[in-house]
Amino acid sequence: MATIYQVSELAGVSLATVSRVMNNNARVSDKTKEKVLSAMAELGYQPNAIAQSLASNCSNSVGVLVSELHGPFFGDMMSAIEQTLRGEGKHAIIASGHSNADTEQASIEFLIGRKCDALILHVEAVSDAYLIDLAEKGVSFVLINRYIEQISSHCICLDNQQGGYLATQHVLDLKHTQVAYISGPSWKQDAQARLNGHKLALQDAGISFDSELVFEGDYQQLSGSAGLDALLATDKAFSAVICANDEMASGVMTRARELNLDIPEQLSIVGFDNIIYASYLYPTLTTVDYPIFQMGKMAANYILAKTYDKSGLVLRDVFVPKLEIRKSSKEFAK
Amino acid sequence: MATIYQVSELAGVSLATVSRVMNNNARVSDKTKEKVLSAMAELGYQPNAIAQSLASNCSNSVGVLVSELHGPFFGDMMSAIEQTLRGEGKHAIIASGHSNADTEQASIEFLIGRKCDALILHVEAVSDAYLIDLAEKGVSFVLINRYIEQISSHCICLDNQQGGYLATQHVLDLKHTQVAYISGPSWKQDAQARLNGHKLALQDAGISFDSELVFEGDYQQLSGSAGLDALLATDKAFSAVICANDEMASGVMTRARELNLDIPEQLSIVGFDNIIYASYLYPTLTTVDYPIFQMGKMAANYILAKTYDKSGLVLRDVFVPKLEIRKSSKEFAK
DNA sequence: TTATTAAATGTAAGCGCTTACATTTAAAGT
DNA sequence: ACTTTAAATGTAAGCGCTTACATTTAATAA
Repeated sequence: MATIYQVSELAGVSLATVSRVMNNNARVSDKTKEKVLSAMAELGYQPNAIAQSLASNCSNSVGVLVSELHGPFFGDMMSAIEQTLRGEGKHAIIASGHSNADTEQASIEFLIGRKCDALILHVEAVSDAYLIDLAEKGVSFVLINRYIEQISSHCICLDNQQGGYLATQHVLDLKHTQVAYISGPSWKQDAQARLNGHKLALQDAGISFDSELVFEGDYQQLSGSAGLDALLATDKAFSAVICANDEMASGVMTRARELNLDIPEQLSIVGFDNIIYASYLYPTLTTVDYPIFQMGKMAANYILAKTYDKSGLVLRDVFVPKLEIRKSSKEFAK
Repeated sequence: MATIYQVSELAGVSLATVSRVMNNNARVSDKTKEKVLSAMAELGYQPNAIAQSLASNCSNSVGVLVSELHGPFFGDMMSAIEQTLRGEGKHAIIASGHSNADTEQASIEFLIGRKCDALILHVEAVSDAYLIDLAEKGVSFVLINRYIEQISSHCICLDNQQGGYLATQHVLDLKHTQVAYISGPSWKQDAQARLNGHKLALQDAGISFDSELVFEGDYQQLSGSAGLDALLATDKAFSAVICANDEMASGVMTRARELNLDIPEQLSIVGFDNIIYASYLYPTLTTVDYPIFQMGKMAANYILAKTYDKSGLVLRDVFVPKLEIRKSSKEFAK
């Protein structure tokens, strides 16, 4: 592998000049630039990224930490991030946190130890205080799907409350008056916000909220099935069920089918996230779209702008959900 | 950030000694080791990974290139890889190739330029020759889901043909005699192998293969729907359809429902891959399991063993598929 | 023409480590 | 006590770049 030294020798110039044409950050006469370029071509020179990083104190890498690498979210988010970063010659280093505080923290430290210039964090378990502290220490990062007042400028969020509101409003518009809700884990911020939206929509429609019609799931499909059973067991009537994510909605569907409950005739179902498989389900699932691709892209852009000083980027930090109406919801009948 | 120099000063030893206790690769007396360790702790010292890489000519990073970052495969594979690598202090850098030769090649070069110690490649479009050449150049890599004779030791594959065989054999066992097949793009190696398996199973059962009962899809859900239509249009009767992946199987299901074809009563469907959503479909999909998690793990282990000289790893290069029987397939009736 | 100034290029000191080789120290042998 | 030998530690030369500063060259002004 050729080094900058060999290029400089072949071109008959100094190391510094070669570096200058590489980085294009200082004037070099056209003539010498020409010589250097052709020397590079002749040697098939590729700069050593590691050496550049050491000398410039910039690794050109951004660490991406997500809860789970499998799961429907990650792929789209990653896809957006990689694409955006790659266009600027940066690369992504990944790690997972498994929604566990210790693991998340260890991953963050791992990534920092790897000298990432910035981090994109999708973390749930680590405390606000830890993140605030991180910001104060000067670590450059953006938070996806989590809002912390004190470091709001680091946050890229979906208005989850608005999403919950939309979902419930939708079934309310369809004349349902008794609507059940299967929530995510109550310690997760997004789960809280979605549930709040639900309550708000009920309130705005003048329907009183009944906590018995809420089941707390864990965002997994099986807790959707379990949730339906639990809800049915209360003997409270309901004609629609809002699920805090699509996986649980899928669980509800499966269980409903086993119980010979017709969807949407007897029960309307609304999900949240609009993961790709929502439209593969039967019936296709009405859900709230989570624009994860755009948000991933925005996260990358934030970093490009703030850490790498790229200009001309339009930055936005709160995204609005929108309803995707399909076949699992229907006007209340009888 | 403390450097090795400051540690050495505080501990009252030389740089080299500090480096030795860090890397634990040369004898250091217990007494001085102790001093160094406590100096490190006192300073909160973290070695600079970049500087280590430059000096040792080892970046501790492995590049992972996949066709698509979204899609059901990537997550599981990535999850396995990250987990395995992380346990050894290595990290993954990701890139996508979009099943396009130029993009794949550019990505490979990008990763090499990033000084990855090794690559895990899930590529489809780049030529055999290019990969053989890469191996000859001394680039260390493993190929997932692609077999090339000349560099067979770099390949980690599923026996796709066997998978195709299993799928068809299953419906044959269920007394179906007329079975249609929706294939992946014929230029993809795995698509060919799966189709071959199908043919072989028919042959072994003494059923002659009818090319009219094969439709070439593109592995996407919609081509499953289109495939069913096309197959139906041939006017050839069939009571089962094997799909070369689950997404297309899902498309077939959707379309069958629209046509009021009962599954599995009137049509048995078998998929391939066993992506997580296969069990969310209605009816749940009988499919061939693709052990992508294990394969990802094995890919990482290969690299740990070959590039990082880790010992004690059991290496395996061909994985066997197994059938996952669910509700979309049923004994032939009438 | 010569002084003045800006543009182009070169020199050399790091960046924070690893490691071959040299030196010192301690243990063992006679 | 005095070699011999091995263990422990130190010295210093890189790894391949970037960049502040110094120097040379060319352009402009007087």
